[in-house]
Amino acid sequence: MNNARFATALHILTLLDLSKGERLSSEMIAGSINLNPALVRKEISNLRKLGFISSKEGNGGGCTLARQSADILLADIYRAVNQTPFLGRTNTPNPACAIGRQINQHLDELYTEAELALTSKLEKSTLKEFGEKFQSEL
Amino acid sequence: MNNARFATALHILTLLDLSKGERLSSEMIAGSINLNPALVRKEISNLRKLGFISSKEGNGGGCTLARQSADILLADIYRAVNQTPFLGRTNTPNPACAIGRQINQHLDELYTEAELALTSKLEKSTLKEFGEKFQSEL
DNA sequence: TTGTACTGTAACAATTATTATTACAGATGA
DNA sequence: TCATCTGTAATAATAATTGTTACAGTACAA
Repeated sequence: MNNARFATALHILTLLDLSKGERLSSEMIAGSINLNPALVRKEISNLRKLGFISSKEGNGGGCTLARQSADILLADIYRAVNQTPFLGRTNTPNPACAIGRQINQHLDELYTEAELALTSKLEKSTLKEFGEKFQSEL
Repeated sequence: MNNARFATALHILTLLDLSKGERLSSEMIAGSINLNPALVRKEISNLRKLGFISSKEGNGGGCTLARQSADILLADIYRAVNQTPFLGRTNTPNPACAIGRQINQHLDELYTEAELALTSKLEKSTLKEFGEKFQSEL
């Protein structure tokens, strides 16, 4: 990936974690991220479908964490926002070339291994731990 | 990253490795990758500046590997084509928010750690080993 | 039961990143 | 001096990402 979705999702979830159960509106969250509320709602919608967040419509609505932050791994968040392999697309090589014909298979293997190395790392920290890095400067 | 540059660079270098020192033209390489020769030359230019490839202009020109493939780590190639951190951009959050003010620092740390996990993995294989996966089906 | 404050979502526009194309000066060898 | 190749720039086309606007629907509260 090369977008800001991971940062956005982690920002949203961190805010919700640190709000200690208080409902936050998408507008308030958008204000903190400095992003359009509709985009935030789009990411919230994704995170809600995946069970990270529960939200409530209507007056006084907003969203809260649906799971304990100690049970949410950063790897979970990574997977929530990443569809495409991060090492990038493979090529569409020339099948008439012996190398071209074989390379995508080997690239795919490599991408899989590399992505595993990455997620293993992200498997080791939780949203709770990430949130604890923040100093409450009020 | 989310582009095909890693795949392109690895494809180029693999071809050069398996050509056993024979000069290859950018057109020939482009044919295997199924990519525009000018784009291939651009990547070759990058790889040349970084010392992976040496090339020769003029009639009969082309390029060859400048280093032993056993000494080229996949991590070297990754670094050659990746400027931007793969976990994506950070946000430009609202400095008026306590969380927003701090998050980029924590994101950067996380990105650095995660990228390290990835490159450590790529540090473990060489271009030579990658090339050995290919069966010479002539 | 009506107003207000939200979510959820779609449609669309704008922006940015990536990839592709074309062109051509300069190098090199036959 | 011709053909073949690199190196590079300028530019166009395409694709991905981000931003905007709009509005139906939900929920609470007066």
